[in-house]
Amino acid sequence: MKDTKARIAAGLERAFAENGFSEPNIDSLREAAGVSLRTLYKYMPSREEMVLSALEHRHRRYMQLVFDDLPSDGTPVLHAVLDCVAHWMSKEASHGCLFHAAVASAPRDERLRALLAKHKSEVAEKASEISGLQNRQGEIALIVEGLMQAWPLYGEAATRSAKKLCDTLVNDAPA
Amino acid sequence: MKDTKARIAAGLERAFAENGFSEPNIDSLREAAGVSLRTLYKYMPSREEMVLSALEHRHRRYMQLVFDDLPSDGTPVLHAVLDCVAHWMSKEASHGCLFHAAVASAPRDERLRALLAKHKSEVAEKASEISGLQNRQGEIALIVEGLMQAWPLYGEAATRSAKKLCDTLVNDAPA
DNA sequence: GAGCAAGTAGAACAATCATTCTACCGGAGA
DNA sequence: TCTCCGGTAGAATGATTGTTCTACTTGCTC
Repeated sequence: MKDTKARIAAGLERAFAENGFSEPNIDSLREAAGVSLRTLYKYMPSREEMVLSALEHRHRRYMQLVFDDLPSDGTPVLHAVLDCVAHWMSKEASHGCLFHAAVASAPRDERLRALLAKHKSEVAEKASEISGLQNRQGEIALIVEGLMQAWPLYGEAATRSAKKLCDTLVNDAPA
Repeated sequence: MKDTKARIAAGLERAFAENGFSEPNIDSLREAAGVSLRTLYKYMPSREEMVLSALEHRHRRYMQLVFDDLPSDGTPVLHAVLDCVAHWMSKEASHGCLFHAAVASAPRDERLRALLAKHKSEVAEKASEISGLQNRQGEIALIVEGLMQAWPLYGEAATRSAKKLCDTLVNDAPA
């Protein structure tokens, strides 16, 4: 069943987000997935596969939570995006970006690096597109990256800094 | 001898930077340190200690390469710092910030988190101090974090984006 | 009711891991 | 010359790892 695999992926995502990619062994992953060892291996035939599935699941969830139903009141759209990112950090990623963490734990793994690149490029493209600042995609990506990395260190202060940077960017004459 | 320990730490730092914190086993760390197993354990009685020593060694080296002998010609000091950071990334940290990688591989380890916080706060303080923008320390920290995280993805384009953000920050009226 | 698909529970396996231990070596100081 | 000191080389150990396998249980469909 597809929803079995999705349920497993959701549990794995949570386990990796809480404990990183090195610590949890197969048995704790199995427990987090809420499934037997045999079923776990049926859908994800190796630990590597478990990591990839968890990240794919997370990507879908991230795009949804950060970019779907942004408030359509007066607030600048980039501020709303940054608020969603900060909310995501506080609720789901208090240790930092899970994609970077995955690559950091296995820097040689090409499939992981490809997944990271795909995730980040989709985020950057969407953020610059909905803000109407396509010609500033690099700077926007850098602010989002900075926020996600700085949030575990500085909390809401990082959000305020990110918003200030966005403001100076918007006020600035287009390059 | 002290230089034995420093030599070991240097080798370990290189091994962790190249292969992450999960992959290398004790024997490959021993080889990278260029020392016997017994000596390795004499100076660093556990793997955890090896990680900590490698990071402390790296902190010293980072501060030196990024903040010592900045060029005193006309270039804006923040640009020079960002160039040094970019140079550091290309030469030493092509997989990303080693401190974040260490915490990502063991997000529960309090000693690692403390070391990360100390490292980042010293960097942010120094960068804002030498640029004379102490009241913008949060934004500067975020730009540096963004650059270090974005560099492995976008290379020199990330450096250009970071510099642009710095320019808008400097041109902006102080908050 | 037989048979099948999809699941649980957990033992067994070989490999690898971090750590400890024994045995040996070269040089410097008394 | 003797004797530590600081080092090398590598075997031994016990725990843990990812993965596979066997045996059993449900629920659904002909």
